[in-house]
Amino acid sequence: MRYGRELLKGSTEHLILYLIGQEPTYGYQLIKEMGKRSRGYFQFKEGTLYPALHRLEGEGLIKGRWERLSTGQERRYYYLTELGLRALNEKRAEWRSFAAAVNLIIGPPNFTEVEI
Amino acid sequence: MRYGRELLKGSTEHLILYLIGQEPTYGYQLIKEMGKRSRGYFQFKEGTLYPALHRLEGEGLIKGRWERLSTGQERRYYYLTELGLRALNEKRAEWRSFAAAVNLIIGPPNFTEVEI
DNA sequence: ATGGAATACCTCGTAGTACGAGGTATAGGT
DNA sequence: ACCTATACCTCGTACTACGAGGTATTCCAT
Repeated sequence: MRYGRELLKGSTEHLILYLIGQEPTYGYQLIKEMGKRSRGYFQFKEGTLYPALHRLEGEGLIKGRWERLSTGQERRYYYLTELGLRALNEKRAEWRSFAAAVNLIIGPPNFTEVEI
Repeated sequence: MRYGRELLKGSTEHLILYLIGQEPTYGYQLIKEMGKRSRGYFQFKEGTLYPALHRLEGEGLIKGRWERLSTGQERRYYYLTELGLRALNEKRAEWRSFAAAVNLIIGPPNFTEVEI
């Protein structure tokens, strides 16, 4: 079941911060990783991801650094900052209480029937 | 924990359809009911709710009808249409798989520690 | 009687964001 | 030589939450 575009708003930054917090990563890999971990559900678009990364860096939540591979390729690796870690924890708490509130309204999910 | 404004996008219509599906309701009551059922978490704003109701009616998912009380007050009651019921089921499935996918990324919620 | 709160509806402008479509450049395989 | 994958980027459009503003009625306490 494909999600509506609006549903992702408000979770994009959370998810990005989480993955970068797990391990410094670069944009292209983030897209792949997001797809892999969600079993293909999330397919982040470049027009979504790169502006989000720039936004997060502008807010000081992540810090980017260009790194050159032995092949000569360049990648921009992002690192979670101290500020970013705090933001991540907030977004995590926000998400949990939001999801809990939605489930209060529509009834809790029956996990066995959830199909991504 | 207050939620970020963007987080609600994509869930508003779902929640509204759900409540109207439970019982025909009018705008003002929807706001109260949403607050009550979510234990005060959701406080729908009029600038959010009324445009959403008009949107849903425009899409044929709900049908509004003015009803006059014995006091003379007027209310616009909304009823879920056949089309609306189908949309509700879709949005319900969408939400569940979306929430499941997010939890795949960030780790499942530990319900005992969720605090709205 | 008068004033204020609650009920009940509405609209407009702003801000924020996903994403399609477009672009650049390099590496590696056929 | 060509195609795919890797890797980055930007711009314009569409959509939506919500603050701020507005209208009208009912009900209650002063």
